[in-house]
Amino acid sequence: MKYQKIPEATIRRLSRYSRCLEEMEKGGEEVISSAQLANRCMVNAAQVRKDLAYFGEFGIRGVGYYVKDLLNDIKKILGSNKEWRMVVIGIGNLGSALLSYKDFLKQNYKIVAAFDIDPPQVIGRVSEKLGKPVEVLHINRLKEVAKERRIEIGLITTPPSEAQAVADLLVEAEVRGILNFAPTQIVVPEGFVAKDVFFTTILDNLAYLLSNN
Amino acid sequence: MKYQKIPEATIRRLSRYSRCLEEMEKGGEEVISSAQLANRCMVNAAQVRKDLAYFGEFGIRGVGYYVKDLLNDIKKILGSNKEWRMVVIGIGNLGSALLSYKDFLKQNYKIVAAFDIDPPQVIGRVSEKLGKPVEVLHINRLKEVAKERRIEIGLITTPPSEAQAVADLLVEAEVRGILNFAPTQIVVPEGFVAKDVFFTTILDNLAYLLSNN
DNA sequence: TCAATTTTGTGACTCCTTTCACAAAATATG
DNA sequence: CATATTTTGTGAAAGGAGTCACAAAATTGA
Repeated sequence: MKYQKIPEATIRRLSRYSRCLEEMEKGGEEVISSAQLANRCMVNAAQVRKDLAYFGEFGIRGVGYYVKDLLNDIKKILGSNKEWRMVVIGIGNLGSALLSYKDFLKQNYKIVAAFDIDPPQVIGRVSEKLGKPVEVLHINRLKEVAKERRIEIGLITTPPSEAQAVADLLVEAEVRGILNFAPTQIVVPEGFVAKDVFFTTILDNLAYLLSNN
Repeated sequence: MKYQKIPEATIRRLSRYSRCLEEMEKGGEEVISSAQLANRCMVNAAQVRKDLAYFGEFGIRGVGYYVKDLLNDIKKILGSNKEWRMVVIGIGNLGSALLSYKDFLKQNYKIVAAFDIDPPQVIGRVSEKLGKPVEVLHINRLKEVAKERRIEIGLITTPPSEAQAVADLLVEAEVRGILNFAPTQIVVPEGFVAKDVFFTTILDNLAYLLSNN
């Protein structure tokens, strides 16, 4: 896997291929061609092959790809073959929703801790419903618990005013990956990765398309 | 505003500029240069100017842009100057979270209806907390109510198995914009716009970056 | 064994996006 | 009023990403 700059779009598509391959595997398909996969994912077949070519050769000419093997290879590429341990910070509506988001369970992303400040009725509350219950702890224990539970990804679901401060705490706790759902851009130092998920940006996109088509 | 194909990336950035300009406006700034705005949004200054150039001339040479005017112009471009009326379908954890998502209130996106099937304890329940309360109705009233309340955007937060069926209902009800949070790709006919928001895709991205840096 | 068929992997091409660099326009200064 | 300064808008260049088209590899069938 020699180094080369991989387009972010390629990574997003790999994730999509991964999802489709999982469905195909469940459907009992054993071998597929790039054309079939492309069709399923609504992309160009050459695109599929190019995307894979960044990372090696995975198919057999004249045959196609073994679904199971390709799925494994893609997961290895994405780093989604390992279990990622996550923390949610800010247990409001969205935070609670993520705590019991079923799709995470089926995947390799596990929420293993939850934090909030102040509201005493939240602290100590436990997310039931699914998997292991997670107790909500006070934010001042973040650093300690993050280390203890080997947490690698933080999900920020606080109000926007607190998001950067929380990000700073995560950085301090050496949680290297951050997904920020608060509607404000956050900044992290070199070596850390932060992604913002802005619902209103997505809606603005939709609004533009609806207004202009 | 002559026609030309606008890159989706440009639209996404406009949304970002919009957010920054709002903050600047609150901060009392009246005039900014493309360099300042670019800096704030972490993009190139020429990029800002190019993005705007798709839609006209908004600045004054030697001066910059009037924050207030530019913000208005961008909102007009995005179609985010009008109020968009939305419906949420599937009142589980995520659906409930969106119902009380505070950022929508500050913006021009309003949830004006909510639907679910079966669970009798959900139907009729009312989302309190913010803005006008929204009563959860049975899905079989979707078409009727969507017309009545002039709904233009549907948010799908059902389990993945139901997502496509719900999308079909929305299409039937002539709700032209769909945001799908269920982890399965949905398809809509020409003339409709559907966007998928896959949390695990975003996490796969993060996982890739964490694994390879 | 050899030709026909299938499907990958990839170089070349095209198209799209971003960045650069500078003329044009506005303002400020002496 | 002329000159210096600032900052836009944009043509041209550079850089990326996506598509095409075909040789290479594998398989099938006679």
